Amino acid sequence: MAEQTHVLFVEDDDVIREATQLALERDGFAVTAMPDGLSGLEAFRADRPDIALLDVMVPGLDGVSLCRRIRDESTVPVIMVSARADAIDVVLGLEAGADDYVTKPFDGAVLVARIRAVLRRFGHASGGAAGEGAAPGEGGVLVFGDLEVDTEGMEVTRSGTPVALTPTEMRLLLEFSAAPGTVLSRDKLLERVWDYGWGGDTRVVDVHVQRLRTKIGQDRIETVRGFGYKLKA
Amino acid sequence: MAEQTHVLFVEDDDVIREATQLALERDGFAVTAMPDGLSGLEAFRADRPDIALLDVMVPGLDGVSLCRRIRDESTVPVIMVSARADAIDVVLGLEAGADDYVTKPFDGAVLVARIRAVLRRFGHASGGAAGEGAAPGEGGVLVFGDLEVDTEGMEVTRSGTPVALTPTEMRLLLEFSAAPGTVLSRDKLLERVWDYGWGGDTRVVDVHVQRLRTKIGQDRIETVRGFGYKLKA
DNA sequence: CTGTCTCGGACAACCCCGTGACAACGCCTC
DNA sequence: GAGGCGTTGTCACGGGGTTGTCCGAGACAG
Repeated sequence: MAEQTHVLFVEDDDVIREATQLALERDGFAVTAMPDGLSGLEAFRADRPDIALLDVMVPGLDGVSLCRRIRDESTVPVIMVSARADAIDVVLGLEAGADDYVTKPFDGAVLVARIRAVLRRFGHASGGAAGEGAAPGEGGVLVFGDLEVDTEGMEVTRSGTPVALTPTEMRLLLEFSAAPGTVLSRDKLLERVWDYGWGGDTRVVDVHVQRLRTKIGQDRIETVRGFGYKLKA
Repeated sequence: MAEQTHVLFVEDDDVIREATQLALERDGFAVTAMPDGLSGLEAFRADRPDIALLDVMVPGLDGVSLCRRIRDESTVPVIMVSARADAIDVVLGLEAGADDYVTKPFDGAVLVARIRAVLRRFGHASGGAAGEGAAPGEGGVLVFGDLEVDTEGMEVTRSGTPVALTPTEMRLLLEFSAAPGTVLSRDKLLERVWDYGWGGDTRVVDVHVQRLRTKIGQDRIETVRGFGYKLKA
């Protein structure tokens, strides 16, 4: 955790680009955001990011072509972002060498979880060997011991049996899942799980963490006195 | 789910072949792709796949003939792929013993669904006995339990009886069918079912989901409180 | 031992979703 | 062009789950 993971993000929509950039930076990533394919390629060459997020539809040089260009000169993981779920986009993206894809509009926590998952496959965060070759986008199921979090189906199972979570509990668990092992302060959780800018009572976090604990198991979420909570990896 | 289903794919167009191969592998299939009929037959004998996807127009040995050869020595399910929807191709393919028929350009999700449907008929996924012999070529049908969605004929049947859907309901159901088990948020549905950019009232989704429910069955579409809806797989 | 922090239960307000009704719109028929 | 029909988007209302707050007991560090 000492050094930041560098993310290149190419997206033409100003609102989405800046919002996502902020969201990623809040999650500890260093982000270079570019509005079109050509500047994206330049930035890639200049910055050498650890992972690239490319929108399929961007002016200048479209995401798929950009993905190919990046693949030609590097093996960094690439995640494609598409406005439509059309399989043709997905296929083209994967054909161009992408490792995963996400459809807009996406949830911030889910996106981060995907990024982490892809990086993990490439051996960035965990000690696993690189180039495992696992199929990309494996259904978005994150596994923590006997706990499984399905980020697409929004389902959680504990040792096989389904667990019913409320929306807030689910968002909370998604945040924890996006950064397993990392301590998340109450303020940070308030910003992300609850709509940002609050200033209210941080006790809300305590209550919901406790409620979440009773459902997924007491020892799953660890409390770090004076700092916050973290999900045991 | 432990062991992969082996798919043989014969297709001469490089782009389509590789793209589809990646798409299928992404969905958990093991794929052997061949560019012509002869190598396809060889690969079939060597690999003994669980299902074969054959393009009608391939050099060397055309798909229809290849299908017959395969039928001569095996009962594995076969799906024909054709650039044209010409009835003559369909008839020829089905006569040769094909079990289903897909026209290019095809949607990746639809193709996967077809493969799964055919395999199910042959008892691969469910515990049913093999070789059921259900009528082949039931065009473009996605099957979810007793619900069948014909993506080509835009028809829906519920346990055999046809269901009359309005255009909006059909588009909605298609979106759900394209990603069964995945939660689709109201925003996402608004962007896709209703034309892009709205910002209006998301209640429209609620109403139409409810209307769809009354027609295809109440428990088919699950509501995930705080997130959206999803189609039960 | 003491102050700070966290846990746990309870409660009332709130929000989200389902439901029925209604008016506007487009399309086809006459 | 007029009429009828099916479809669609909006609205209001109600119920039930969810949420945020409060307070007291317990745990931890200095």
